[in-house]
Amino acid sequence: MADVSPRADAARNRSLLLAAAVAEFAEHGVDAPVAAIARRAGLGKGTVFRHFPTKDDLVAAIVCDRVTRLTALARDLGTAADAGAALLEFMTSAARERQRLDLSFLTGDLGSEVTSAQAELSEAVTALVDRARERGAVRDDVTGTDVLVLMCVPNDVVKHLPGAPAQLWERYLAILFDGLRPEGAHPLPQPPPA
Amino acid sequence: MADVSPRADAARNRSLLLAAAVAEFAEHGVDAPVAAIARRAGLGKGTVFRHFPTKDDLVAAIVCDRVTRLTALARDLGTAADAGAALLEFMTSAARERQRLDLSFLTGDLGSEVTSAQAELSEAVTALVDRARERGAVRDDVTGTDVLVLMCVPNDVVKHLPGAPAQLWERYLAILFDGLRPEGAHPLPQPPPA
Amino acid sequence: MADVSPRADAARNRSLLLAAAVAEFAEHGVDAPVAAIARRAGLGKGTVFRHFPTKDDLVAAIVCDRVTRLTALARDLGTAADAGAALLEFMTSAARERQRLDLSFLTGDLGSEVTSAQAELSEAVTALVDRARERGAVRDDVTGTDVLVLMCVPNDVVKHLPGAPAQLWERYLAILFDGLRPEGAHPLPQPPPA
Amino acid sequence: MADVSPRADAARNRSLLLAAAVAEFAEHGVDAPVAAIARRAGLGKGTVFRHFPTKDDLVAAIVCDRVTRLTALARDLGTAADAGAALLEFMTSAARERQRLDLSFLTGDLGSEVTSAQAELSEAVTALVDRARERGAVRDDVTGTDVLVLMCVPNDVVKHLPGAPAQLWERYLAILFDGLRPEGAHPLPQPPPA
DNA sequence: TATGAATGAGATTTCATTCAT
DNA sequence: TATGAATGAAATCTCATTCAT
Repeated sequence: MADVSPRADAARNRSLLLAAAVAEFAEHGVDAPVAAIARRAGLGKGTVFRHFPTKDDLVAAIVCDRVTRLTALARDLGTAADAGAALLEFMTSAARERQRLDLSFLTGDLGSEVTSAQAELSEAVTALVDRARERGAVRDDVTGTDVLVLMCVPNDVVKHLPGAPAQLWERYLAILFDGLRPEGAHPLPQPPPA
Repeated sequence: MADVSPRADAARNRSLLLAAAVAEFAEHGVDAPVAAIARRAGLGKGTVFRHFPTKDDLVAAIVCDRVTRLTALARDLGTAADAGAALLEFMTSAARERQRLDLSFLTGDLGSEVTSAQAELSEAVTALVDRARERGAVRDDVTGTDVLVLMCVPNDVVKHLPGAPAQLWERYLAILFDGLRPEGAHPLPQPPPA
Repeated sequence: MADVSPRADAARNRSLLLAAAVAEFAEHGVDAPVAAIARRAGLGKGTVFRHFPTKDDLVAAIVCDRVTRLTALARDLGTAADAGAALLEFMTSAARERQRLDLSFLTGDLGSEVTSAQAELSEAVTALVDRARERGAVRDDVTGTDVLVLMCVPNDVVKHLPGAPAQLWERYLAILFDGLRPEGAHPLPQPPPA
Repeated sequence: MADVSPRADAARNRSLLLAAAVAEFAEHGVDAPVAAIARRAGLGKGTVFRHFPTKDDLVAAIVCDRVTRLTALARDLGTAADAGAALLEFMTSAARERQRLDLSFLTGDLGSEVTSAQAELSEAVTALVDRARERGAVRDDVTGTDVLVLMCVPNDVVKHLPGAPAQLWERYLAILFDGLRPEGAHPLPQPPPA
C-alpha cells in the first residue's frame, strides 16, 4: 500500500504521455518530435524516455493498446445473434477508433509484444469472419485477414480528402461492406494472403 | 542552334532526376534524402535544386506527371463501348501505376500546378463514372470523387502486408469494385464529398 | 543503541557503493552511469547521491581509499631488511592493485581530502626510495616522486594491448625496475619533479 | 586544373579540422564536443561531419596520420649507422610527437585503415629493434612490440603530473631506455606479447 | 532515510538548402 | 550552368542531479 502512491504518479504520467502522443501524432503524423509530446503532456523530455526508452517503443505502446482493445471488441461480438451485423459493427467501431489516429498497426516490426497482440487480433477477427461466412452474411471467398486489412480502408481513404466531413468514412465503409456481401460477388483474381 | 543543346541537356537532367526520385521514393519513402536522388541520377546535389527549388517541388512534379497521365487515360477510356469495363480498366491501371510509387497525390498543398492537374483528373474521372452510372454499370449513388479516392484503396491496403505477393492488390480491387456495382447495393449513410 | 543500527546500515551501503563503483568503473570506465553503480549495489540512485553528493565525490572516495592503502603498504615496507626488495615489492603490489582499476589518482583536482592523502603517500614513498638509494639498491638520481609516477607505468602500458595476458605488467615492471638500478645508469637529462 | 580550387578549399578545411581536433582533444580529452572543434576551426558543425561522418572517424584520422608519420620515421632510421642511437632517437621523436596529443593509437578498433597503418608501424619498429638487438645495443629479450608499447610511457607518466615542466618526459625516457640496455639486465618474468 | 521519477542541458548525427568556385 | 562544400536547425537519446513520497 505504502508504495502505491509513487507508482500512481508514474502511471498517471504514462497515461498522459500516451494521450499526448496520440493527439500529437494525429495532428502532425508520427514524425512529430518527442519534445512536442512531452510539452503537450506537461512533462520533461527525459520523462518520455524513462517511460518509453525509444520513440518506437512509444509508438508500439499506442499500437498495442489499440490492437488489444480491438481484440476485446472482436471477442465480445463473437457471440452476437446476427453474425453479419456483428462483423459490420466491428468494422464500424474499428474505423471510428482509427478516426482518432491512423497508425497502421499491421506494418513494421514493433516488437514481440505488438506481434503477439496482432496475432490475437487476427485470431479473433478470423473467428468473427468465419462465423459470418458460415451464416451466409459475407461472400464465400473472404477471410479474416481480408477484413483485417480492409478495415483500414475507410479511414485511409478519407485521409486523402483533407476538407472532408468527419463522418465520411461511413460512406466508404458501406461501399466496402457491400463488396463483401454475397450478392453480386464476382470471383476474385488472387488468393487471400496468409 | 547554340542554345538548343543546353536546353536539351536540361530536359534530360530533369527526366533523370524525376526517374531517380521515383525510384528512391519507392524504395525508401519520401523521406529519402535529396543527396541520394542526386547520386542515383548521377548529378550533383545542387543540380536538383536548380531544377526543383524545393524538395516539395520535386514531389509535386512527380505527382503532377502521374496525375496528368491518369487524366489522359481517363479521357481515352471515356469513349469506350463498355462504360463499366472502361471504369474497371481505369481503376486497374491506376492501381498498377500506384504499385510503383504510392505518393498520395490528393493530399496536401502541392502548389497550383498540381491543384489544376487534379481538377482536370477529377473532371475526367467524373465523366467516366457518370457514363458508367448512366449505363447501369455502377450503383446510382456513386460519384467521380468516390472513385477518385477509392482507386487508392487497393495499394494502400496491400502496403499493410509487407510480405504480400505483388499482385494482391487485384484481389482488393475486385472486392471494392463489387461494392460499386448496382447488385445488392445498400443505401449509403453519408452524402458524397465535393 | 537506537541510532547505532542506522549508522551501521549507512556504513554498509557506503561500502557496497564503493565496491560497485570500482567494479563498474573497471568494466566500463569512469563514464559508467551512476544508475549502473546503484543497480549493481542493489540500491536506489538517490542513495548514491546521499552518500556522495557528486559523482566526482564518489571517484574521489575511491581514489582516497586506494591511496591510503598504498600509504599503509609503503610504511609497512619502510622497515624491511632489504630496502631494494622492499621498493620492488611496493611497486609490484601497487601495480597489482592498479590492475583491478586504473583510476589515475594523481591527476585532476579531487578535493582536499585526496590531496592530503596524496601528500602522505608521497612522503611514505619518498622515505622508501631514499632508503633504497642510500643502500645502493637504486640509482643515485632517482626520487620518491619518480617512483610515484613510474609505478603507474606497467598497467598503463598493458592497457594499450587489449588482448594481452593478465600478468603482462610484470614484464614491464621488470624492465622499468632495471632502469632504476644503479648498474649501467646513464645521466638523466632533466631534474626530478617536485 | 580547373577543379583544383574547390578541392583546395576542402583540403584546407580538413586540415583546419584536424588541427582543431588535436588542440581540443589535447586540452579537454577525447570527450571534447564536436561543436567545440567546429567552433575552433571556424567552421559549422555540419562541416565536421561532412569530412568525418562520425566522431570516431575523426579520431581515427588523427591516429592514422600520427601512426603513418611514425612509420616513416622508423623506416628512415632503419639504416642509421648506430642502431642503438637510432632506436633512442625514434623513441625520443615519438615521445615528442605524443607530447602534443596522447591519443593512444594502439587501443580500440578504429577501422581497417588504422589497423593496417598500425601493422606497418609494428613492422618498421620491429626491424629497428631487431637491428639494435643484433648489435648489442639493447637487451636480448626485448622485442619490437615491447618498444611499441613502451614508447608511450614517458608521456603517459608525465600526464599524471599536471604542473610538470614540458620536457620532463625526457627524464623518464632516459630511465626507461636504461632499462632496455643490456647492462645489468635481469631476466623477465613474462614472455613478450604478440 | 531510501527510493526512483522527473528534469533538462548537452552530445551526436541528418539533411534541406545556400553559395562560392 | 553544374557542382558539392558549408551551414545550422532540428531530432533522438543519455545521464548527473533534484525532489516528492
